[in-house]
Amino acid sequence: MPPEQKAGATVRPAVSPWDDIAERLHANGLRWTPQRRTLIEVLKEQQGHVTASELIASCKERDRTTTPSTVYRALDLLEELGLVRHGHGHDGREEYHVLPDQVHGHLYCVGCGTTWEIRPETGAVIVDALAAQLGFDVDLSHVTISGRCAGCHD
Amino acid sequence: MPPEQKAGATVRPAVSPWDDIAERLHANGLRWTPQRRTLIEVLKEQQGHVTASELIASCKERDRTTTPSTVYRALDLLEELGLVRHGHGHDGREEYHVLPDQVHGHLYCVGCGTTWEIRPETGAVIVDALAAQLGFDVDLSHVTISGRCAGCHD
DNA sequence: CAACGCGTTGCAACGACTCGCAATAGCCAT
DNA sequence: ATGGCTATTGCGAGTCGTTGCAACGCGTTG
Repeated sequence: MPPEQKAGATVRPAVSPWDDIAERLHANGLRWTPQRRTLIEVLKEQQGHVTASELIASCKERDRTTTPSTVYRALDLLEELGLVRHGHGHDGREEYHVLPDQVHGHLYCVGCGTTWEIRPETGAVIVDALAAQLGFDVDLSHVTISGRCAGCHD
Repeated sequence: MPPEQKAGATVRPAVSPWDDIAERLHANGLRWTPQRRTLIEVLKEQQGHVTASELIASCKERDRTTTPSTVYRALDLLEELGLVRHGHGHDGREEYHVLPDQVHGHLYCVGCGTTWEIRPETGAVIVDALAAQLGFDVDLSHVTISGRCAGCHD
């Protein structure tokens, strides 16, 4: 007896992108496991950036038997499905963010340690420059660019 | 009998930036140790990018007693002195390059795995864009930007 | 509803990097 | 030369992330 929620009269068609994951996994011969369910519950309530270890910690709160390698592998999978994106912070650690947000880049100030988001317009300049001059299709969301913010110049 | 090379008639004033390290260390109350000497010998013959573990391996070839933590600390020090620069590759691992080279950024193609250098002119566009729009002073050499090169578009 | 195949998990080991701490050893002074 | 101050080293422990492998269990088939 599948939960045919989509038939509910007042249910909006704007389902969260998470809602049909089970089906999407199935469609590819993949499985809907409790571990993945846990991770997705955690991801649903995330916003902004999260490090992998934060995610692992949150999963452990819900399921004490969570193991890191499983989470990492599940995240890889979700990334392939386009549901999350991972990048590296200024120190090389992994950071994830949920996709529904606008794709954006990050700026890290080595002076004050603040992380800034690169607005789409600004990002576009960078993407366009590399595209025009090298034919390179940049994935801005993957990196954190370092430097000094306006308030931290020498 | 100090090697007063600078007095040699035909010796150029263009000494390698490595030559006066011992003095520069001294000037800051730091010490000229065999471990640092080993690392610098290794660095001297490097060109392009090197990962920290490659450097450690090379140091071990010269001195089997080399310890990783010492190399990492020495590299930090040399970076403060402006002799090397470190950044993070697409996978977050550390990469070093010797400074005398033009400061440049890196591009990593997730399609073919190639790393490309961002030419200064191209880099300037990026740096200028962030400077103009956000007052942010970018250190392009620290990051590897990911994406797809011209030959690897879907 | 029991058997089965293969996608997944958990574990253990490993590699990259960091950090605290006690012992070592540069470098200057005597 | 000798001694001492303290920068540095080496080690051990710890974190983050990856990978190989054997056991497990999801989802399907008969």
